[in-house]
Amino acid sequence: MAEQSQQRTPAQALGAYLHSLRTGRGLSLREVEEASGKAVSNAYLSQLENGKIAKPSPHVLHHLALVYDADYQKLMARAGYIAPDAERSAEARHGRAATYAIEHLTAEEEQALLDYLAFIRARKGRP
Amino acid sequence: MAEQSQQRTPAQALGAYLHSLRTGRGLSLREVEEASGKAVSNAYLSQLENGKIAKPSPHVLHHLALVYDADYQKLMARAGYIAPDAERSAEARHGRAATYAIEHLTAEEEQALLDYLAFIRARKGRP
DNA sequence: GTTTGCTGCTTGATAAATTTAGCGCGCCAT
DNA sequence: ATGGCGCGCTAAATTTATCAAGCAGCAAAC
Repeated sequence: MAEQSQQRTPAQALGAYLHSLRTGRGLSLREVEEASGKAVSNAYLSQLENGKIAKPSPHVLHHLALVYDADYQKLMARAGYIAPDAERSAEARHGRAATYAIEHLTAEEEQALLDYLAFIRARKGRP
Repeated sequence: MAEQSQQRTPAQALGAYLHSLRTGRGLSLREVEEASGKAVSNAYLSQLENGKIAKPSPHVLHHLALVYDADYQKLMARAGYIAPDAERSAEARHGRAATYAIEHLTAEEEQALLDYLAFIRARKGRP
């Protein structure tokens, strides 16, 4: 007991979700294995649902998403992978004022600058 | 001979793409390693570009997408992860931040680029 | 010339994902 | 009973991604 403090790992959240998806459709582990075209073994599914796998490969998740007719991105998110568009977080930090101008470019300008940069770097020594 | 229809594996397609992205920005393997905050080793990148890795983790792809300012979903697709049809958005956006190459400039380069930017903008009458 | 410092690359080692084989349980029909 | 049959689960084995270290090659500097 007293395992409460054990914060639910994303793996467990995913497991619970997968479990509900499967049972909700009245499928057995082996049925899912079949339905996925043997792409996912029943044993692995079990571990998955019990939160014992930290990072299932997207292939697996994709197959399961198909079988369950669930949203692939949602599964990915629950698996702890990057959220579909929450990726705009990034590490855009660094605050040189001049760079601001450089950050706001049209596609054309950006390409032109990259080309030019490649040019001057090729001409001189590497920084 | 015997080389003929060596169907390009998704890994190789991804590798070629990553390679073009990197060289297109004039970055070395180690520079990318740095740019990713050590998230991806240069050794791994090499294997990746040479199509030796079948299923790179999305984390890696995400990091590279940030470094190259490429579309994460597109990379995923090229890595063979999601069905081509599932990639709906894919390109529209452009409000992106600058690429690593453009973010990490020497003072010299930055000045040169800013000058050049001013030049092309003046030329085209851009705001 | 040799040293330095890059480049891309290959090679083990390690940890983790995934599979194969098998266990124990309950259920239904002999 | 009792022999199957399907269930969920698990231990061991295999495969794979990933990294740290080190290689040879090349360019520029000393």
